[in-house]
Amino acid sequence: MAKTQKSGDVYDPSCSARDALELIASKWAMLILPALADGPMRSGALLRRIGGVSQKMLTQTLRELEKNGLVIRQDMQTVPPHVEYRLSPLGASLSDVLVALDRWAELHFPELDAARERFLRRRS
Amino acid sequence: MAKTQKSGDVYDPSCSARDALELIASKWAMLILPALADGPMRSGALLRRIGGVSQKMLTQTLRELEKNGLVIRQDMQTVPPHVEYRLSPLGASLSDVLVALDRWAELHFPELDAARERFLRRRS
DNA sequence: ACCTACAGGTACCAAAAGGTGCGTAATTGA
DNA sequence: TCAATTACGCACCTTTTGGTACCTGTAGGT
Repeated sequence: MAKTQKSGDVYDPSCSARDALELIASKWAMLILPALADGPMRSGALLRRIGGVSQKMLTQTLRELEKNGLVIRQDMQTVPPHVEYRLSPLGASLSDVLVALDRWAELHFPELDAARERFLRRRS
Repeated sequence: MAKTQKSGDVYDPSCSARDALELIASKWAMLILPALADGPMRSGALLRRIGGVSQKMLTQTLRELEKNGLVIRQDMQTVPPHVEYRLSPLGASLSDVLVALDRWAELHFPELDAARERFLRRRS
């Protein structure tokens, strides 16, 4: 038992809440989980939905999320293969928070852009 | 003008909302912004508060957040140096969402741990 | 006299993230 | 018959991330 703290403090690097945070703090997880909030999806559909993700990163991230019980992988055992991914209840609760984050980004990115420009002009 | 879309869609890789998301999706930004929610802090205090962060990553991340207008750096121009960091209103609004995320991690990490163990047992 | 704290900057190096291309195997449509 | 779709796994490569160690310069404590 190397890293079992019950404190539940993300500021403590030895608490596995930190691991949870690092799992979430992934560019792709932040898009995949909210994408699945609308309902189950096949990997091909996710690939089309999430612009810019490579197939490798998509499956890699899905595996990671599955390992942590956030996503459920349902293999129909047919050929050609048909696999569906959906949120677990735990994943759904996280997805709610991530949706809020995505919406924040969509709402406020112009302000970030403006701040960056101001910053550049200041040092010129 | 290379990357100026007004759609505001994080699923579109050419929209700078995506840049905003990638800025946020950083292990350290997710801890620094909520830490500053309690009030202005000096870099030394942040270093002690956020376990496991190196001084390099702390300043690097603070610079990045400052560039994007989320954090304000106030240099008292004294010697020895005294510098305070605080949230801008924009940063405060983001911090609210990130606090929710941190709390999610603190609440649910045991379930993630349990899921990982179940996953390992299954493949053994 | 020496060490510490303060807020960094810089250089070097290791590790992780992430992209591209190739192979699997079967089915459907041109 | 040839290509595309489906969902991957694997190997190779580049880029990014992040850590360690060392430097500045001053004020205050022992």
